[in-house]
Amino acid sequence: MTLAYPLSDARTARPSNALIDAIDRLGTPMRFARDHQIYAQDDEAEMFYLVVRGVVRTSKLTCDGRRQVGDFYYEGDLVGLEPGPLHRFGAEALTECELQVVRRKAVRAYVGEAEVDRAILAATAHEFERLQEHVVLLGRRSARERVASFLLALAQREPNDAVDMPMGRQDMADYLGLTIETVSRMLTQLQGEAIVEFPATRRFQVRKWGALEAMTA
Amino acid sequence: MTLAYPLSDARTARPSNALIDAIDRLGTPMRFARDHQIYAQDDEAEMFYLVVRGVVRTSKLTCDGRRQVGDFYYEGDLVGLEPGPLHRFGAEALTECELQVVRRKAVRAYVGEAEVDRAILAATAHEFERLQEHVVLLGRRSARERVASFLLALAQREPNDAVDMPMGRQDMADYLGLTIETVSRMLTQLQGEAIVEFPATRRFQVRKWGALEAMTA
DNA sequence: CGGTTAATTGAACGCATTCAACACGAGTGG
DNA sequence: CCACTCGTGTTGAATGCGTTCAATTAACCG
Repeated sequence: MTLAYPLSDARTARPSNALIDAIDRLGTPMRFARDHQIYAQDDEAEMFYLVVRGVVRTSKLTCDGRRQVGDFYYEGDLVGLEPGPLHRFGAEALTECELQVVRRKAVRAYVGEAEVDRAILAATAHEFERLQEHVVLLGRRSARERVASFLLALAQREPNDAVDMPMGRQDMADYLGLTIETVSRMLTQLQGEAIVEFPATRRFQVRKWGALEAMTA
Repeated sequence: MTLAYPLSDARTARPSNALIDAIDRLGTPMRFARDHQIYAQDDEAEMFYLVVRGVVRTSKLTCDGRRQVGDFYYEGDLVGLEPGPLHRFGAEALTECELQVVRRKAVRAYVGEAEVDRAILAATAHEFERLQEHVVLLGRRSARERVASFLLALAQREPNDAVDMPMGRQDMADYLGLTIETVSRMLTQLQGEAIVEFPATRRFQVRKWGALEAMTA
């Protein structure tokens, strides 16, 4: 199984080829139906998951029921590589998806301890930066800016054509620290200003890149 | 130079002894005056910094002047171990402080690549979890809850006596994604309910641990 | 003791939330 | 083909939490 891996994409967890190769070789493919759990929050982290098809969402539920979405993972992204022994965020299949799953130990045995550590560290680096950026987003940006930068990030993954959003408004809201209503309002607002255009509720196209980038800054 | 390292403290970056030892042995002590820069955001990450005395703050400034504080680091904590090649947050001396500084390369040469990777990975794990927790705090908690959990975290570092807060209200606000006024109001509110008590503006004592913990949950 | 910065308090505003109603789309069955 | 339903998304009106702006007080330091 040879994986088509989008090398041009710099936003997501960037795994080393050695790690990808090992997962590719040693792992087993698994399917998950929409909204099914891949691992639970506070589970032990003993696997690596490579997204082969579909989209994965990580999230954390507070004890009083509020939810925070950690991030979204697309084809070619590695999921579940938190450096700690436990998954502090759970992972679910946002869409039906196919993952290549492998035990961490198996990878260690195959390519060696040192190699794996280096690879994880490299891959973790991008996770770390995304997390840092998320903190700034949640701590210091308005609803309008949050939604704008979310759309921009999505659009930058495939800058050519119309972008389709696999996640619903609730997932967006829980990622951005907002409510669905606010997200919806901001979307119509941005569309009203012809910055983006929505031919369907889950599909959009950027019209004014400059305007979006200006809000993200 | 032998460092007195508070082993009881589980909240901060937990560096492996090998890494600490190497920094201790190979590093040079440096002093930083209050508010002086240790490294700038987007600097290359080529050093490790061990806090020997004082408190360090990491922060990020958006281009339009808003500031987000990343975290605070105390005696025994490691600063600057982001896994990526660049520091996405800068670091400043919150108080006058003394750091043990060492080139990453020197540590690598001394204890070996593999050893360092493993140590960084372990230390990074705690940073990672703090970051994840910060995301939940900023995304899904009210001002009252944010302030409460901040006080609780501080108090848990030295649970016996009165706690002193090295940071000012602005630093708290920028860490919690709030304004100084809101922070101040929440503090007086919590004091009004006899949950905490402030004998001085930068010193407090927890009166009702249960109440604090209930808001953090 | 002034002089300066940090912190608190007050009042008005505004952004995001809440609660509620409505619109839309997809799927199902008559 | 239409009617019906359910889930999802949008819109409206009212509320409220946190901010903003301004004034006051408290702490710090010569």
